[in-house]
Amino acid sequence: MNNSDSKHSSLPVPDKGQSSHGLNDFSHTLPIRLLRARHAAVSQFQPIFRKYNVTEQQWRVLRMVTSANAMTAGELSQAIFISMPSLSRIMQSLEARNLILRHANKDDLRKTMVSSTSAAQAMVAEAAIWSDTRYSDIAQWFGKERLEHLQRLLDDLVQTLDQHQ
Amino acid sequence: MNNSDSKHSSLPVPDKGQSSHGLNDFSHTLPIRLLRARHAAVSQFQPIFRKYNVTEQQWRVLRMVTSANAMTAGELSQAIFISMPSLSRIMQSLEARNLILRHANKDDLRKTMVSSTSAAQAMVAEAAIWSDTRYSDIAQWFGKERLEHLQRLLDDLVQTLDQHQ
DNA sequence: TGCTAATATTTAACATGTTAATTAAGTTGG
DNA sequence: CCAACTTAATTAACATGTTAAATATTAGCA
Repeated sequence: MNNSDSKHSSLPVPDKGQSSHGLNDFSHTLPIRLLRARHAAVSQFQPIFRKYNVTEQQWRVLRMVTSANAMTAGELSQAIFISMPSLSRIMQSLEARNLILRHANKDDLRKTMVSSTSAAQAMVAEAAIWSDTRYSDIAQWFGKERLEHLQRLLDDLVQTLDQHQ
Repeated sequence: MNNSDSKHSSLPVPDKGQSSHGLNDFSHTLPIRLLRARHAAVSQFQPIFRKYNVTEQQWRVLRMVTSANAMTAGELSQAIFISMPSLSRIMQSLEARNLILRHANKDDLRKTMVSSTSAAQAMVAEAAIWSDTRYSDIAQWFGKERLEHLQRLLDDLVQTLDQHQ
């Protein structure tokens, strides 16, 4: 293998009996930090989800489909990072509520074109004002440059990890 | 595919270039970026989950419980950011596999003390080597300072958003 | 003491995440 | 032309996320 000095210097040797209730190092791993941050960010928009009785994922679908002309289910899946099986169920729900439409692509019958109804467009147009304001608030609270830096680091991390996958 | 802009005229959008944060490109919002990053990070440890036939969440429970002496279910829930209802189900599963033990706290019968079995301790001890190596790899690939900076920004973001909640 | 509120955990119901299998349609090479 | 492969989407099965309700226990207080 490789060097034996690759341990984290800030990580104390597991010593049972001390951290009876204090948060151990494991509660601050990168995945958990990312999870916490995402939770905090999403919760900022909770009023929208409540007001329109949609889940965060449904809102992602509606906002994306509304902001685009028309896209395939696969494109939508990649854009908003929802797997095809999940998206399939979500689209069923939204179609039943008359918020989206699905129809086959004439050039390739395997593909499903997804579009938003006027009801969804009205909903998103109204909520987007509130949403954009929240984004501006976050940028102001956290600092515009810091937020941009954070987002750049996140994108770079994804790229780095994908390269070594 | 065309790249024509299809924005809503009803949105308060003065003109192009106002989305200096990139926040209005909906497939690159902060929540989606955080989701992507978390997915990429977690997938680095997928071999562990496969090898020991546990989910990521089960692994979080096992690693946390093993690194601590004994903690209540509530403390565990907060430490690894899994809600009590989810944790309750996960603990049932892990208890059935003889990986954790649950018993009532003598001083407060409402509380459940969670501890790891020797089987879980052996499993985690073995896997932790691999896991620590992966963390070191990530730090090396991405840069130790940048990774620390990213984690600091994530924590600060959570603190900022929580303050304005 | 006894009533009420608060706390810790579980359960229920439904939506989503994840992996694998399935279905349908397009593509390729013989 | 067609069998084998590939792609796009759905379905299935099970685990988790989320909210609300239920249970059990403890704490507070008149």
